[in-house]
Amino acid sequence: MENMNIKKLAKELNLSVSTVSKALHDSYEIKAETKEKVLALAKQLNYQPNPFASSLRRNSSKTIAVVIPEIAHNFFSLVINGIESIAEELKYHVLIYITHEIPEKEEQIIRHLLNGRVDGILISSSGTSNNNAHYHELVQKGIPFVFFDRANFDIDAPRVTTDDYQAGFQATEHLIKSQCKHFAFLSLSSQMSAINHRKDGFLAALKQYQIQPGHVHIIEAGTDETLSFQIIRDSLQTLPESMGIFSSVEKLAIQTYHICKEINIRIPKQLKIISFSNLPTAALLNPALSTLTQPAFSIGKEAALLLFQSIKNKGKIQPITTLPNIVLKSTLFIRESTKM
Amino acid sequence: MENMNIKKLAKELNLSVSTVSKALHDSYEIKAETKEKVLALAKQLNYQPNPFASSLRRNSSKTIAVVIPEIAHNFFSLVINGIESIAEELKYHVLIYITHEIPEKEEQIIRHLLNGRVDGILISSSGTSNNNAHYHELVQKGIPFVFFDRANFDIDAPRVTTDDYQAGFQATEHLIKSQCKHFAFLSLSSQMSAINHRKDGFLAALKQYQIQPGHVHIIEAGTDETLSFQIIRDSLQTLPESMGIFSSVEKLAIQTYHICKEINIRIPKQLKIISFSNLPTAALLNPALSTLTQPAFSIGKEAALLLFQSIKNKGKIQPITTLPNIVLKSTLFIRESTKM
DNA sequence: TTTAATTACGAAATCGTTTTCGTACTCTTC
DNA sequence: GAAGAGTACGAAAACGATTTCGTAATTAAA
Repeated sequence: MENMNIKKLAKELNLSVSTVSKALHDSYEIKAETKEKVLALAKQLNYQPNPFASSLRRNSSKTIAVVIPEIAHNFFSLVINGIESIAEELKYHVLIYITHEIPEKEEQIIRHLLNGRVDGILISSSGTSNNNAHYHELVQKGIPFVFFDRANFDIDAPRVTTDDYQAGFQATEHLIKSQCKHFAFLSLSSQMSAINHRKDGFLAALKQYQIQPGHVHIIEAGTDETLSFQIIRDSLQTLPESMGIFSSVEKLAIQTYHICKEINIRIPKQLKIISFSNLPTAALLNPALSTLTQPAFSIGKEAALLLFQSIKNKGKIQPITTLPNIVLKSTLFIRESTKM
Repeated sequence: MENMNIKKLAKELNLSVSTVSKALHDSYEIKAETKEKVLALAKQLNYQPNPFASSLRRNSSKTIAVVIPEIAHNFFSLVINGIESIAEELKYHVLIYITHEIPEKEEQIIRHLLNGRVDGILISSSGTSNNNAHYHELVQKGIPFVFFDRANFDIDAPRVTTDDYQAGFQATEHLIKSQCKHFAFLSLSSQMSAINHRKDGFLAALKQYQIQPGHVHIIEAGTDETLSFQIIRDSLQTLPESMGIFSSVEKLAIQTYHICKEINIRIPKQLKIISFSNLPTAALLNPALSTLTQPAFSIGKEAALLLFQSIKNKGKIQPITTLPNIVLKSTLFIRESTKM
């Protein structure tokens, strides 16, 4: 009596396995009376179908994977919340994989997922642009996937991103109007789409306002925490006057705050800073941090919706249509850290 | 040629399916030469075993579930990081389920997991103490599970918690020594083990220092955000002098900060506050927040290790030993928010 | 040289579903 | 009342791995 299965259920009911299975799936072949009996006993004996047998036979897992660079990060956990809200509704399961910003790790994870364990994948890429092979394999295997936030623009897959260029432009314009004279872009890596778009917006704004190139700095801090602390500290050691920093990600802004506290740089007096961020404490910081805030929950939701759509359409002939490419808006919150 | 499977592989090699399977599992029955051939072709043709067929036959899924109240929360995402670090090493997959602090949701998730989809479960309970039926069903089905942080102490399952009582005592003692006269405990709900232990520590300290009962307040803010804002705001509207708040969770401390900013209460002058928290910005807040910080990553790691141990021991006769009950220490960081 | 043991493999059952065919049986319809 | 259509079910073949049980062929032991 260890585990209930459809065979025991059938025996108990004096019915065949196939009849029971059909009854459980509400097939038209089975008459109402029988269905009721089956459902009743199934409930009573607490029958739950074996998911693996089912997945094996139907060749679908009711599971999706989310592949992200890190999880202890407000943006990504909010995105997961959004994804989960949709997955839960559609009774899908969510597997989480963390790449720790290591492209090889991402490759390995994606390659593993080629075995059919999941029906689709949501990816925020840690990959460098020169390595797309694993994405191509996904396409070839016909496994649907959707990029969010950090996309790979060489790959034909649906994307959900934010208006990184415009937001970058807007943030930089704000720094310019706050009387900054020198400008620095704090970047994680020069290989990430979203971050590069932010940088492009940054550079475009500076160009439009005719800031001299000598006053423009790009600080590539990298993904290693100790190292990036060091790099930022070094950059701030000899601070030009009226410096404005545009941090491309929250983490680096926080590090900058820590360093400023440590080496006694006053924000916003000596240094102004604005950052992409979903910090719930941005307004409570000392000083309150000006932010560009992405609609993280919605990004997760939209990405999941796109994915489920493409799971549903799988196998069907697709009309030659433009690839879904949803761009959501970030919101600028001006706070004390960029005050004149 | 759509998908590679062991049958095609066998045909290609002029071997039987069983031989190939054994070769892939490095069975002693197969000679080295054959193994090499099999491995080589498997690699070349990019063969990956179907996980569902495998799970069905072996009755194990190489997957664990993590059931948490919420994910957009520094503590829980750090715990997941810890869990993932172990799971990744052991090549296990991690399913995430979020209860949104709704006990019925947790029940439903756990009940669903009885179908064998996972080999084990890590739970931070959202459940109220009067509903244990679903845990009992897990025990009955023989599905290993481990509680972390928020445990259900009526259930005989391994636990990883922190020294909540002592930490609560310590935090409160610190408030007392900071010259507070009135004391409030900010609680989510009176049904959560960890939080109650913190409260017990709080009350014990007040008793030991002979604080009069009239100066002791318990504020139960609940899990709904709008509501808890309201409740806290109401409580702070008529502020007794020298109030010290001990917030049992980070979220409520942040809300308190927002409210103080809104209605102009000065911290630490009019109000001192200390909170359990894993905020990376605690030291950067205005004012810097005194915290009790849990070793979240280690909690995740230890819980995962316990779970994998109990998955491994499953079926074996267990020596009658005491239940694993790991208690990790929180660290007190004294900052400006509790300054005299 | 015979027997026993070892080596290296294959046939087939099995895991628990789902799904494709059959096929009795009843009910129309002309 | 014969043919056709519908109804309600069952037998059996998948799905793709793993594992048990045989068994030839070789080697070792007696």
